[in-house]
Amino acid sequence: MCTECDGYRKRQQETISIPIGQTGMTEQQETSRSSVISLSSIVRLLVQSYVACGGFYMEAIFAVEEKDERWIEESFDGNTSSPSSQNQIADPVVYKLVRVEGDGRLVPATDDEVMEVEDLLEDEKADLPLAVDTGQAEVPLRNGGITSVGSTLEGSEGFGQSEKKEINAEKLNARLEYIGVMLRKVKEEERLRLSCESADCSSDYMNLDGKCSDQHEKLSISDEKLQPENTLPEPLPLPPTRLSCSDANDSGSVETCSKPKDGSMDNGSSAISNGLKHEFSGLKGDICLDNLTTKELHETFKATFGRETSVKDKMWLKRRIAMGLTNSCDISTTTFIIRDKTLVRNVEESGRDADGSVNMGQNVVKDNSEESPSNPTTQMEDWKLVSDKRLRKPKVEYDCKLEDNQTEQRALKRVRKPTRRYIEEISEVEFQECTGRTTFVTREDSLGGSGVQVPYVSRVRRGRPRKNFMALMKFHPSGMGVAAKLVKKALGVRVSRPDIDNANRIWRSGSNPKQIQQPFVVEIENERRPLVTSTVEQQRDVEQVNLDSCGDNSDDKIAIAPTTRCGTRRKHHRAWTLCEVTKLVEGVSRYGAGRWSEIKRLAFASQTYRTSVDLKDKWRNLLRASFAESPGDKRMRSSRKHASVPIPTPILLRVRQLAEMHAQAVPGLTSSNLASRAVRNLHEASSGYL
DNA sequence: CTTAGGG
DNA sequence: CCCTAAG
Repeated sequence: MCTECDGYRKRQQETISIPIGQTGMTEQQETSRSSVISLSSIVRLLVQSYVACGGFYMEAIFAVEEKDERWIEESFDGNTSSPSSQNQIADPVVYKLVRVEGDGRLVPATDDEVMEVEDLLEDEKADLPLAVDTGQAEVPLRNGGITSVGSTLEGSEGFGQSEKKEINAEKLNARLEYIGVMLRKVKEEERLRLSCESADCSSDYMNLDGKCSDQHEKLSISDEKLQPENTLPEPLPLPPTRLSCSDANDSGSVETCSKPKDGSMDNGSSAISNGLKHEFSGLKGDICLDNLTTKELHETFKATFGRETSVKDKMWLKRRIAMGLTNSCDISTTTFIIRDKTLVRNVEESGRDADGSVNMGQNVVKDNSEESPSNPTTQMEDWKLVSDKRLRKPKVEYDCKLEDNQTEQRALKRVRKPTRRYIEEISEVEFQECTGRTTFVTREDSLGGSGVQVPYVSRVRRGRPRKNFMALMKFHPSGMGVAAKLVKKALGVRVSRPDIDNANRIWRSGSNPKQIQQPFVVEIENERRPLVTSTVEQQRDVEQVNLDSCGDNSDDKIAIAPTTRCGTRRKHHRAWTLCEVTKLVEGVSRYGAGRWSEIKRLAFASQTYRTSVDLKDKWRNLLRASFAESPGDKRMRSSRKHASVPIPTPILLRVRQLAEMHAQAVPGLTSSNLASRAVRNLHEASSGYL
């Protein structure tokens, strides 16, 4: 065995004897304590020691105090240092409750802790776990070792005098055997784990304080999640698992996802998709979740948590995985590069190191999960996000310097916190994990005090309930069909068109004519608009539409109609006309991109169906188009399937011009792309291509 | 309510 | 175009 193991073993042994002298109490006080032993502490102690020593079993698991106030160490190798001739022992078993600290120290328990476990041993009626035959030689807690406790106690005449003590001893015995069984399980797992590793001795141990040898970086992460089903009160302090694809050194490595030095891996993410199929062991590399496809994320998720997920939301997946890998809930960034079980983050300003070398490392903030997160406002999401996010396939060549350049040109984006859907799914998952099954949760809906049970819908409407909900319910008092769907709709869940139509019909054919005066109209023209509109408002809308300056839109052409041109169209889609696009471009040039409400108000006053969000979306598309579909890009153009109203090049040029004026980041394009395109386009323009 | 950004 | 978080 390696010296470190031995050294540790020695240390452990020393530690065992520590509680005797370090309890901070007088020996009188110690002996006056009731007979309490912390089983969980013993388990932990044993497991930790076992793990720490890589197969060595702790010799002493607990201490016995004699009447003469000497401590005896009971050993599990069958030998006992307990003098059997001590017949003067009156209170032979005085156990001390100790807590095992992360670094392996034993700390005397507080009174509260004592209280917690007191009933463990003092409840006479407690069910004792079945003793299991643990006769195998390698089983840490052999019967011999355990019974030695009993025999020691019973064998000495002094013990027999106290029945109670005997009972306690028996109970203890059984419990210790139980512990032995648990330990065997642990050992099995440990053996499995170790068998995956190199035979290198140095890898075969693990310190209690969580530090580990380099070899242990290969430990499977999933192990951490699959802790011995159960019995351990707390997870063992496993070493930080390291997943570096670069052979970067630990001293503040600069690269976040560098090209591996050996050719063994094409890139980090392919390594992930392959290597993570089942576990992370053996993988060296930063995990760049940003590059992964949904499928890969699913695989990663499974590898991380040992179960499948049907969640498609990439952000959710990334966050969840990141949480799993970093063992932290603090995933406030939108960039997911994980190294050393920490999320690597990037801060905007790049600087130079003390040695003068360009240092991206300064930008990389390692956020220890233990520590509070650094100020979010100083954080930028990582440069990888924009540059690679839309390239579904990871780059084979990944050059930090390139990325560095791109960083500078990229506009700072908002960092969004996890969506509510994400949060709720998390809790849902946790709920499932607790109960083991999913139940259909309903809640008593408070809408209008109706007290109906509705399926629990995550996105609950905030604020006051819909005024007209009760009125609607009158027409469908029993059926949850339409009503429930409308509730859902009110709560933000999409409802199919027929349902809405149905609801309106039901409403209008209602038997209570009075309520029709205050109609409950489900807006069918544009569902983003409020569900409840007044007839007055509607009338106004119609009037406005009739004033449409472009003249090519009339409100009666509601979006549901299939277009003559291209068959079925998206339900609520209204194609942008050239006129509108022009107005939009004009508006942006006049008021600036981002001032969508202003543009909407001033330039799109008549287009009630265009919201400011629509304008924003359209502008985004225009930006994309203007840069992606430059005249030279035949490939791009031909790949376009439905060339619906191609936007005239001059307009696109104008868009690009505006974008560049406003230094707008172009979605889906890297800045290097952008730059080269700009140059090329300039060239083409000057050569009269346009 | 408006804006930004993911999908 | 939809959804939702951030202001």
